[in-house]
Amino acid sequence: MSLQHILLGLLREPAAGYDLKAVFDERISHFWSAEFGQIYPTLNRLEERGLLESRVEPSEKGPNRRVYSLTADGREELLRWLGSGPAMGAERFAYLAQLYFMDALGDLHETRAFMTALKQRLREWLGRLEAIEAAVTTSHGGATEYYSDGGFHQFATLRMGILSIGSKVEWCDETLAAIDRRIALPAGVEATAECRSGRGAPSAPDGSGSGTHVGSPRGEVAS
Amino acid sequence: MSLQHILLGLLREPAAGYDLKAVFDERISHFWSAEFGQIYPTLNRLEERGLLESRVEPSEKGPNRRVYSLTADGREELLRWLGSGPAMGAERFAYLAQLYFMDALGDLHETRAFMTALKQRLREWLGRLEAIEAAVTTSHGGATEYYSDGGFHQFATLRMGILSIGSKVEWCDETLAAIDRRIALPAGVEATAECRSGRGAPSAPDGSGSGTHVGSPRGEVAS
DNA sequence: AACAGGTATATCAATATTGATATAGCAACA
DNA sequence: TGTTGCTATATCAATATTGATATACCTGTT
Repeated sequence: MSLQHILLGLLREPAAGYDLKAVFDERISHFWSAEFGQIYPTLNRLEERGLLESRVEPSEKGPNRRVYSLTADGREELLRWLGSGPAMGAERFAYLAQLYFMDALGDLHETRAFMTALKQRLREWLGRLEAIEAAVTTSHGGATEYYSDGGFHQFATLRMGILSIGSKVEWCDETLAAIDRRIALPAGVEATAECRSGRGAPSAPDGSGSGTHVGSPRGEVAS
Repeated sequence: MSLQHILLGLLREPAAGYDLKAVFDERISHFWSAEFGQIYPTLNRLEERGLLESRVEPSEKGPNRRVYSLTADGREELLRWLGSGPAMGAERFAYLAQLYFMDALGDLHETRAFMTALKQRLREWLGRLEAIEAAVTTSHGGATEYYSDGGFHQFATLRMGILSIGSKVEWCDETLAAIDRRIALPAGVEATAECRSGRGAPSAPDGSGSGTHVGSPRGEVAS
């Protein structure tokens, strides 16, 4: 149900479906995405339900646009949703699903390559978010300031993206370090204490090929 | 496409749809979830495609079960997926969407109550994951050990859940502290330097009602 | 004018997901 | 023995989502 409400929120300023796609891609991709094929039918349904109204306008650069705007009912529904408490849908991470089953590959070097690639992707993503953050913050006495006039809420969502993805990059490091320790174990050794390093462990360079495959993991002992 | 592959991964041990639902709920809910209505049709499709095969068995406690197991093709497809590099689907957070639009409510006390409730939900969730972690780790010299025989990959996914949700709890604290500073500002004051406190800021008690509403945020300055 | 290529706008078919509902067998009890 | 209720098992209808495709207008070129 969230996309419907997100569209209501975005349509506090009237816009056509085409514009909304750009907003998804440029501004809110760190917490939601949507394709045309989903945006247009959803706008139709919201209009049928009386939460939106539309008018057709000529376009500068292409075919006619259907511009949607919020009705009174639509605004009311938006406020109801905002006041209904945090919506806690389950999170989904396809790459964790892959990792979860990766013992099937029987070679920790595969896992290591996977984690290295994942860390790289996450860092790129983090870099994009941090660039946006830099664009909307000013430096002051060496400390970043919480964006302090309009846009507070928007900025807070950006911060969550940055902290959350940052923690995943740290997790990649932690996991890569654990993989390296396991790879280094002589065959047959098991259950040796492998202390996790605390936050910010420096170890584990990212190159994809250190160490040799010696012991292989066995057994199915899920969490 | 991920659910199909997840089912292939889970069916390295033969199981019926009903069993698989329990596995989703009990073991992998921190990165994926699925309902019956999705599991059964997906199993059917996988069987049509020759990646699974099934036989009907009598059940101890209810109607006959259809037990699925992996075919050679299915195992091959699973390995192909595992070797295809990290699958980076967009993340979705309905509660961030709510927060993003919450300036529409025009009262930071609403935002504060929202963040407090969110933090509470996240902490409960974190607690559940940490309980699982405690159950599969042993204590050693005060440090937690990386689970060290079978289950390494499963444990790594659990760690990501813990670190990632933990970072979100910290973000709640950061955001609550920023809200409190803004609430404390006299009306009309704006753009005052509000330095974020570094990692692990202690501030911001969680009670929902401190301070009085004075100034209200204005303007649309998205990220 | 006719065509080629690009951007703007929108729809379609296939698949995924949710939430509600249906059915089957067992157990306990009237 | 019929009924009620419970757990196990599965399906359905509605909605969401993705990826590919279609259609319209503009701009420049033949």
